[in-house]
Amino acid sequence: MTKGITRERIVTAALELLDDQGMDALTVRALASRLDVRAPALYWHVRNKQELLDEMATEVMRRVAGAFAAVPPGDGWRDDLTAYARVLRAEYLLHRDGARIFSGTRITDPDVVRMKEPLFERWAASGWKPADADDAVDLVTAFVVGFVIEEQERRQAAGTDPARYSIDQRDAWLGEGASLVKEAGHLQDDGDQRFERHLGMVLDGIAARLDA
Amino acid sequence: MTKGITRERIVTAALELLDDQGMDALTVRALASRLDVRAPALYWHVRNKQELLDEMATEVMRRVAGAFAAVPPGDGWRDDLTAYARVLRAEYLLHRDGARIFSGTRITDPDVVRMKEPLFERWAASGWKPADADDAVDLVTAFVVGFVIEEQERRQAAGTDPARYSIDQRDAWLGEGASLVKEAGHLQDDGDQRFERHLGMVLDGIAARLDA
DNA sequence: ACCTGAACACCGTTCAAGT
DNA sequence: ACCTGAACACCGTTCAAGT
Repeated sequence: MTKGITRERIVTAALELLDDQGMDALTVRALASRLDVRAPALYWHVRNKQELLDEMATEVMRRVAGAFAAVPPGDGWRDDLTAYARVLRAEYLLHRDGARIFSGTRITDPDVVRMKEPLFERWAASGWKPADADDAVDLVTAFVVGFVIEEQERRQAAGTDPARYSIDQRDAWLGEGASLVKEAGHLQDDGDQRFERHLGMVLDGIAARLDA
Repeated sequence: MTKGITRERIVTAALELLDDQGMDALTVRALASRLDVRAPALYWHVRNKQELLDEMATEVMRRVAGAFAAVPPGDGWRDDLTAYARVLRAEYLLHRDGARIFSGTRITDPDVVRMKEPLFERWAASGWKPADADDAVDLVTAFVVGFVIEEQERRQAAGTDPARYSIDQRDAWLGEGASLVKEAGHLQDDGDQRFERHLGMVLDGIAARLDA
């Protein structure tokens, strides 16, 4: 019952371990211990640690695809891409350093990639060619990845070094002058609001190029 | 002459080691050996490996700031942001996994952050408030980070596993159906062209929101 | 087929001791 | 002030041996 390690159980446990303890604590030994086996046992199911990380990233993207599929189809590409961007960000935010760890990794499951097909079909009806659809998805993905990497770094820094995150401390650290940079720092919003505003700009840019 | 380790020499050597051998080979011992000292010597100059990584990221951003400063001022924000995006991408591309490693890290040198000030001043003349300028820079940065992470992953995958990167192999891997996804894969361009096109969309989006 | 014990060649980091 | 030798508590991975 609790024994009988499988590839899936390993990946699930690895994601839990990452969330609980962080990337540095995600060791083969610790993972094995969480699954009640010794470290070498894992090598029967997984070639090496890199393959484990690829599988973890694929699982995260599978969940993104699943969450997106559960969203009712929107009224055109803009709704669809908005939903996709939100789902992707939400899934990254669920895991420590999720964006940095899981972006740009090799997806091992073709089903995850094939989930783009119905989207591409819908958008074709509104005049987008496959190349356009591909550009749009990749651009939104790149934006979300970059945004969330910065967001998670900021969050973590605020946790470990709250002093550095106070506005006064930052102003002092910046030294004399740089008044516009400081002012921008004072006004900067965080989180959802900022994300939605930036996402809106990206989508405006897509509209400008692809909706002739 | 060759002895007398300094913080800067350590960081420079660390970047060289990363480029030569990759992230996994960037160990404290290997770095020390390259500098002709024993590993513990480095701990006199740097608190720990994380601090070394922060310094490396800061050095990379210092070079970005330097390269950008060498570009003649453009004719408005669009020229400036285009130049910035290109310089940032170029610097990331110089280092293995540069975008993933150096994005979202704590900048340790205030001068690097202060370099935004003259830009913000110029853009103020064309009606941008500091908050607008901040949004624009951060959005372009997020895009470049996400784009180059994907780009470098693709490049590295093509190196280690060229089979997977042939179009036929990918089609076979995707299985039946998914014809639009496959078609997009066939047409996808790489590198500079794709970067410029996507960057153009991001800048269009910024224009749509901020140039009222 | 699936798992363990023992081992190998490493890690990052500390610290007393040297100059 | 700056560096070394030796050590500590770990790593990822391999492999013969067990069931």
